[in-house]
Amino acid sequence: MSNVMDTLRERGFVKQTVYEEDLYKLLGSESVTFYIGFDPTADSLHIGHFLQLIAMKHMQDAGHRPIILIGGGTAMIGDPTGKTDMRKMMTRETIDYHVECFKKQMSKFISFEGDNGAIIVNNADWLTGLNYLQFIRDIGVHFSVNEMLRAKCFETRLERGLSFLEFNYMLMQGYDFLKLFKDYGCALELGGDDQWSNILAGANLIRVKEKKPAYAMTFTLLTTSEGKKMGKTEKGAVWLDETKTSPYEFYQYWRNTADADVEKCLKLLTFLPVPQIDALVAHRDERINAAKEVLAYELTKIVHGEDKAILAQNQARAAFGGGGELPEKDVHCENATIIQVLVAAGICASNGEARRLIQQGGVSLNDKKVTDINEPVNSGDTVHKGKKIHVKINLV
RNA sequence: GGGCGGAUUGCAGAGUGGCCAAAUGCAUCAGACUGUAAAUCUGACGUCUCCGACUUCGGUGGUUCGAAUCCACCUCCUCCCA
Repeated sequence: MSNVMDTLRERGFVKQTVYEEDLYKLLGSESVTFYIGFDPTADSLHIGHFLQLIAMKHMQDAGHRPIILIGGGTAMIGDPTGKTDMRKMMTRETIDYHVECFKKQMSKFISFEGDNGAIIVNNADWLTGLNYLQFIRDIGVHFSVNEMLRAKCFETRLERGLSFLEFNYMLMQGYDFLKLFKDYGCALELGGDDQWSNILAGANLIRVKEKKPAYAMTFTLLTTSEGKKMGKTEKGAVWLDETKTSPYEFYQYWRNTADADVEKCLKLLTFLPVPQIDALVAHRDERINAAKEVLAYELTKIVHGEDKAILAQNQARAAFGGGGELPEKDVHCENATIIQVLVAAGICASNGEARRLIQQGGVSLNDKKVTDINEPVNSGDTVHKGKKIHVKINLV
């Protein structure tokens, strides 16, 4: 079998590993069971999760068996990594609901059939029933507080306050890995690079307790060339759930990727062959727009399916080049004026904002700049906000 | 448990009786320039029936003609001592 590590390296996934040589040999010689953890903190997956799933897919395609661990138990603690504040505690019901949502979305990318079909586990199943005394004697004894305090992931929290509850997170995650190692022979944990300390904790725990090799590998975090986390917009995260982020918005997000990030995104988030990607990003002038279209299309296709990807692409081309169908929006309001429509359609957050936009010349109706804040809108009219937002209004 | 310092508009962070809808930076939005990019410049950035009015500065009361600013109590948090 071809070695998936080569693929992951070539596409720029790999950030840190332990025992890299051994791991490489292992991945090249047999089917390895590995796991990636997901925190069910929201009712939809977002782009950060997506990167993990793509990596998981590469692994699965290479013959390895994925375990998707949903952190239903650890979510009750809250991962303090990189957070400045303590996370709100969620109820068991909320978490269970999120778990269901995740399962649905994941089944689009990952195969659950066949010899190396993925399995989903929820760490609530074994964490909730833990006996405290037994746990700290069996597991806690192997953790050095000195080492933990030195871990980068607690750095910001040590300045602002870290509760003992959250301090335990690392032990929980380490225990997860041990548990999966024993139950499923899982020997490798993958995750984002911010999880390095937590992942390492588990791999070390297995090596100490079971005296057997366990591996850890982290992936590059998806950040923009400016170092910011990708997948954030003014509205919040870019979600995979189409009711939270429409396929058109999703498409547009990627269509507007910065030049410097296109290559990275194509390699990390699509399955296009690397030589093809290299060809796409060969030019650093306006020709890179072709690469952005491919990126947006490919991603939308993976997440929302081919039909919706084509539709989104047509809508985008219509909005920026003319022709084709624009996205439509049903709006309910009487005696519709431009201000009311802007707010009702969710384009502006308040009347004041709509008024301001018009006064600043940022709104057009059917390609004509709006100067009167009371300009009437008819069904079928197209409202434009700035250069990027174009919506056909259906009054209902 | 004791002591100190805090809680301000998305975030960070000024403001310590009227000149405060509240400095500044970041983020965001629009305009110009462009390639649906970046950088840069300009403007906006609580709500409304918008040249005026109304509601905000952890919560509840109080002092005052007037409070984000003073007082009391409460809630939460950092730090120091245990």
